[in-house]
Amino acid sequence: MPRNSVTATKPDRREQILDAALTCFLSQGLAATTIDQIRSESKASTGSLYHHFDGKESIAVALYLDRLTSYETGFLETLNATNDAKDGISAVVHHHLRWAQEHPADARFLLGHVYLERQLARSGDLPEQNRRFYGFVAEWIRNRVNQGHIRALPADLFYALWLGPAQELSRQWLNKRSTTQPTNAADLLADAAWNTLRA
Amino acid sequence: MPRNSVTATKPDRREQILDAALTCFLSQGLAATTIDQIRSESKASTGSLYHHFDGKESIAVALYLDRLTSYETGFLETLNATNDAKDGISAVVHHHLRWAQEHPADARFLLGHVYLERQLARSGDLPEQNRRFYGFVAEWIRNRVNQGHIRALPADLFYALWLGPAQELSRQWLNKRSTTQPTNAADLLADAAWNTLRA
DNA sequence: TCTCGATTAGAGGATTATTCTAGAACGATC
DNA sequence: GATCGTTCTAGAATAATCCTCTAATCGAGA
Repeated sequence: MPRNSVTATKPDRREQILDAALTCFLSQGLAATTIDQIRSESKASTGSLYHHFDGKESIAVALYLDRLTSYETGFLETLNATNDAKDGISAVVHHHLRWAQEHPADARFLLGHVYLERQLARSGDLPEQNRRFYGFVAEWIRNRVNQGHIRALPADLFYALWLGPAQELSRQWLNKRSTTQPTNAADLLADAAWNTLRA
Repeated sequence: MPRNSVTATKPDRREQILDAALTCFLSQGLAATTIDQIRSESKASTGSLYHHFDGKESIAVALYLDRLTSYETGFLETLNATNDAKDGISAVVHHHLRWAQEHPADARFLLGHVYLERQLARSGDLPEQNRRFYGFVAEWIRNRVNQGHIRALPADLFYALWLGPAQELSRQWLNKRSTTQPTNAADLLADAAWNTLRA
């Protein structure tokens, strides 16, 4: 069986289905949307749907991974484009808020269905993808700590102080509980993060 | 001639159902658990289940509201037991982390299914309950700002800086991504919050 | 005891999820 | 450009699940 080479020009079916599912999940909730709704919204047939995915939950998990990857890719590009510690800390806060504001549907889905991360972890798809992300970020942190630019903290604590506030503000904005546009708060949150994390 | 004999005890069917649902939702995910599983886990009958709730989604929403109320009640009690601004800020951070650690199942459900808040808002149950919570907290903040003890910030930003890091750390710990026990980080996060928020 | 509203019960029809068989489109190979 | 293996699409058939409905039980008060 010849291995499927580079998946460069994929037929859009898979993505059509993911997009349709996102629309349905956000407007009605995951439990309330039926396969048939996804089917008609995406113009795919039942067979096609089950060819690409194992079922409704499987679509949700794939969607979660897809959007998470998109976020993390931007995160790493942003981080790599900076040099000193302060710029890195700040740029990522800005990226986080900008991403949430520019991709509200994706962000709402990711923030709203965090529990899918556990299913993802069980399924074994998360590890490679995400382990690499966390590993990279942890190393970035370690380097700056060694250079004496930032406080020596465990990576999980560091991460929480770094992005927790941006995350929480995004969450409130996406839930329509706050009226502060995330990007308008970016400078303030970036400064706060830096002041907390600097050596 | 339907029989029955026991069932006399009154451990509130409604709560039994909520507890059973929590167990199922956490172990299999909301989409994957069936009404029948909740039924057998809770020892209730189909009819009883539908008497108390409108369906699976409705159970999830009720569960969300129930646990959220429990969290918020503790939050307000904690806040009311303090006087000066610094103590209040710190005590609530501690409360947040302690609650997550002591009620991991509840916390996992709340954090993992944030999207239910929107359904809750639509259903009209959230407003009174929750509006009061946010109103109270916003007023507490306003008072301390007026007294010149803390920075003048919009309530949503203030809240994000206050509890965002604790929230994010809890999330990581509950998802088994971090090994730092939330309560062991409490002093550090409380200090960080105070330093960011003080006038 | 009798009545009444609230609750529980579980069978059965309606809805939804998934499987299955068949064939079309694609792409590699010669 | 014909053949062959594979992937993808289709939609009917089947299985699983949801939810409605009627009837029965319980407990409190008259």
